[in-house]
Amino acid sequence: MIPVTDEPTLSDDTGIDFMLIEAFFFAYRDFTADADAILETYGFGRAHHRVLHFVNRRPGLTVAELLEILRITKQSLARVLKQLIDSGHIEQVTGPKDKRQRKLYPTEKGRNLALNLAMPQSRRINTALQQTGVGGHSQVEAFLKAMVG
Amino acid sequence: MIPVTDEPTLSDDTGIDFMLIEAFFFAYRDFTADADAILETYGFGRAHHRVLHFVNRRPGLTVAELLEILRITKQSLARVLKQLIDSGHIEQVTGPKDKRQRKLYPTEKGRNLALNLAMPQSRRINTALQQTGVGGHSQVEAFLKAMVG
DNA sequence: AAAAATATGTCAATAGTGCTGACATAATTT
DNA sequence: AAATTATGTCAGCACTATTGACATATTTTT
Repeated sequence: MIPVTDEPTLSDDTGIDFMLIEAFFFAYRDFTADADAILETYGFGRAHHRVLHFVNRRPGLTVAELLEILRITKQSLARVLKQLIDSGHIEQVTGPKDKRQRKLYPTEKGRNLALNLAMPQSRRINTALQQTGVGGHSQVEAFLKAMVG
Repeated sequence: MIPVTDEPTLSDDTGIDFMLIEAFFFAYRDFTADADAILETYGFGRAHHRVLHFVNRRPGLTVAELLEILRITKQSLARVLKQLIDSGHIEQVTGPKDKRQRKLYPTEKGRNLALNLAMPQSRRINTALQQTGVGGHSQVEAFLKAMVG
């Protein structure tokens, strides 16, 4: 792998932190790569992973809520959600109050897969945090949350 | 006395830090969204952004080096690189030592675009870092770099 | 009760970005 | 001279995203 330099760029007078931008890119690239290998054996992609993750995390959430979280369109979601339902990883339950809603729940199978996908990612994060320094977890958490919105 | 821990906030008994996994997802989603709006006005996508970014950061890098950095195939790169060359954002120069090589350089136009794309991302990062706490920059940097590989 | 709005589902068409495999050319190394 | 390397290109395919249109059932508003 070609090392990423810490050198100032030609346009270093811009005050732009190109290094952190790059570090973020590389970190996310490898973070997602962890789960990709597992997903491949199921014929799933990253979209499936994200859907399963959030249904697992927030059981009973509606389709509309899921669309809002993922910021994708209904049509983009439809395919992967259908596959996850057909494969028995996610169940739909008609909303008890509003019968138009379809509340989404992970099955046992779905929870197991979500867990297996999260494990290598969690391991990578923990290993990285151990190399980060005192208070790393809370600082990294604060940073990532502040990046949103 | 209550120990000061740096333990992950767990929402279940799996020992997996789902919260940080999610935070990383949301952070990257919004991080990339910054540039997407600009890219759209050029008819470019994220792939163009990444290519332009690394050519700008490492002027004179070869096609092979770029493929290694991006971890994509030659064919995936070919399309976007051709468009960036045709649009006058990147130039190719035959390698002075090895004439098989095509060394890639950003043009003035390319440097300007790379800068405009980096600005909102850098602003988001800086704003987030300010909310992170003392030593945030070095800790976040250490974490992101430790996530790679 | 009728009309409007909402939640979801589905169809058709398209775009961006990744992949594999095959093959070609020019230049360098063995 | 032969093998290897760096790059380019072609054909085809997969996944994930998009927009727009339309359908159904249900809830809310008028």
